[in-house]
Amino acid sequence: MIRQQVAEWVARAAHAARESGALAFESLPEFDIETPRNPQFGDYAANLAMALARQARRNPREVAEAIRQHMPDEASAWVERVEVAGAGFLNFYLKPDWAGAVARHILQRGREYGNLTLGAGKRVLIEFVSANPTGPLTLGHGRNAAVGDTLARIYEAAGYTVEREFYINDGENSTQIRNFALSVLTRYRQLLGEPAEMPEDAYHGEYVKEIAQRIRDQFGDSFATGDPETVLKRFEQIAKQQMLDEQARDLADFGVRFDRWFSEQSLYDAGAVSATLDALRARGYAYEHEGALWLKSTAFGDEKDRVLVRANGMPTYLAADVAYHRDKYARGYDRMIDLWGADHHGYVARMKAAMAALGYDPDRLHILIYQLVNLFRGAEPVRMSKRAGEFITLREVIDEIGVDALRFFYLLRSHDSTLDIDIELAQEQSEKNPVYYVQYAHARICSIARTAAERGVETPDPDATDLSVLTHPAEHALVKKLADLPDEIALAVRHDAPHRLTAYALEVARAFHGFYTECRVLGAEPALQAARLLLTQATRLTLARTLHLLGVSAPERMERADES
RNA sequence: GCCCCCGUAGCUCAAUGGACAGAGCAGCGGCCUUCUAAGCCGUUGGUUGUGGGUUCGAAUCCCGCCGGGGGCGCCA
Repeated sequence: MIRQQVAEWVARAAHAARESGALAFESLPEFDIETPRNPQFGDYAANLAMALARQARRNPREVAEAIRQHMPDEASAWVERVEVAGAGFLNFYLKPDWAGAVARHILQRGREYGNLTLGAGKRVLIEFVSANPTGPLTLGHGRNAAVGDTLARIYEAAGYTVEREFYINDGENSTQIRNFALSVLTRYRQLLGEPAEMPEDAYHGEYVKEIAQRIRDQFGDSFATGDPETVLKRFEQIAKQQMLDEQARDLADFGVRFDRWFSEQSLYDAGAVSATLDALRARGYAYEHEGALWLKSTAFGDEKDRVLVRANGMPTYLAADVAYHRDKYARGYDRMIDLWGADHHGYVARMKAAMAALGYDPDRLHILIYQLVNLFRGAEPVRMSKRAGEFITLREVIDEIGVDALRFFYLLRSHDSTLDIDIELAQEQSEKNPVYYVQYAHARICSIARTAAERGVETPDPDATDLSVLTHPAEHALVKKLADLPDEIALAVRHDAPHRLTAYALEVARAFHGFYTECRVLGAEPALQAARLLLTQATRLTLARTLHLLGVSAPERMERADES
């Protein structure tokens, strides 16, 4: 919030300098308002002069000095002084009472604090998870869900209108759905005592047996006879639906809800796939070769052309996916985000090529690739799941370490980094565990409020309390962190980087713990106590808001389980 | 062979192209009669894999090389 204000003053000063003839430039280049690492360089610093030096044909320090001398008068309300330093930085030193002004601003905005108008109501579609309905959600899907959902929350906070969508790969004629149904059917027959053998490429997890068992419980042996093709079709539907329901339950328990579950099959039913193929043909980017229909993706930078319809007449996954994304474009979003695992990165080029082939701007589609997740128990890698066989399910990890810890750990690293999660660490109720560090700060604030109430201390009125008494360095450090929330949200959106918010949460918690140790709230002299109580409330609002964006709870109390 | 991600302190990782590269953990030394010690303070620890380039300024951008992970199907 302060940052934007400072940026505006600097820009106005530069223009004023040009009008007075002190500076010459065509147009203002982009510049940043930074927080210097070293406090001796002030509270905020602008790098405009260096960026402008070439255009202005002057050395950066002279440019900075020209800007400094044209700083608008109203800046002096908050700014004590501006200095030119280093290579040409403009360093801003704030007046001591800015801290009170920031705290009051946060209290006034309350739960709205951090909300931006950056998005201006632009519509964003975030498609994520989109797991195949042939098995439970995995550890990797969990990362997808956590990143996608938090990204959605951040975009919402930034003022975008967001839709969350899950694409269901439920094409009835697809190989995977057939194999899955065949696997369930085989298990079902085995339950009935028939000597059925699992097909090639079968799904071997225990969950397949569970589904077969449930079908048997519900329908008895009524599928033992009958037309095999009809039975198989029925199994496709039942098994797929059961898997989907389970995935939806897992996601709901993980705090993730979708606005729309988009069925691949619905595209076939509506004729959207064949319409898309027609469109590609009409535009000259689909052609027949060796009995198959190909997408001429090389025309748009892909390394080779891709099959849309196989020689046997069956459309590939790609055909439906192109139709799906065509549908997204037709819905008119300003931005579309897909969240894909690293194992799908090879599909980015062909999808973008397909969109270009259809005449759409491929840059409106942002495909975010996240790297793999490894699970450890201490130093030991965990690879297998009892229930699912070759992969670890999201449900198992939620059961072991809880939603809060898991979501936090998923968002601790950039999506560009492979992620190692240590179950033992995530379960540990100790200083090693960053989740508790943040939540503990929130619980401590609540504890202060409780104790204040017990002692009959009245809740101060933010508008009637003098906050200029907040002058301790620890108070200033805390307020400055709190003031960063809007900027952090803006940066997280700009870089599609939800993990910034976990880092921010940790920084706010650190600043608060420091304040807590240095500055006594209850028992301070009355005016200071009132101001500090309000500062803790502003901190609580900021922390709660940040945790909410991460999908992590903000507990009002935390009791450490006694280790005997 | 081609494509994507990563390489930063002993370990796990931060760092919108900015000033002296920061945290946590581990190590060492301190701090609880007062709002929760799941906390705080101090301290040790670095040629940002490597060689070039762009820039006023590079961990960050570009090129080469080395190392680790992932992907290259008429599967999804």
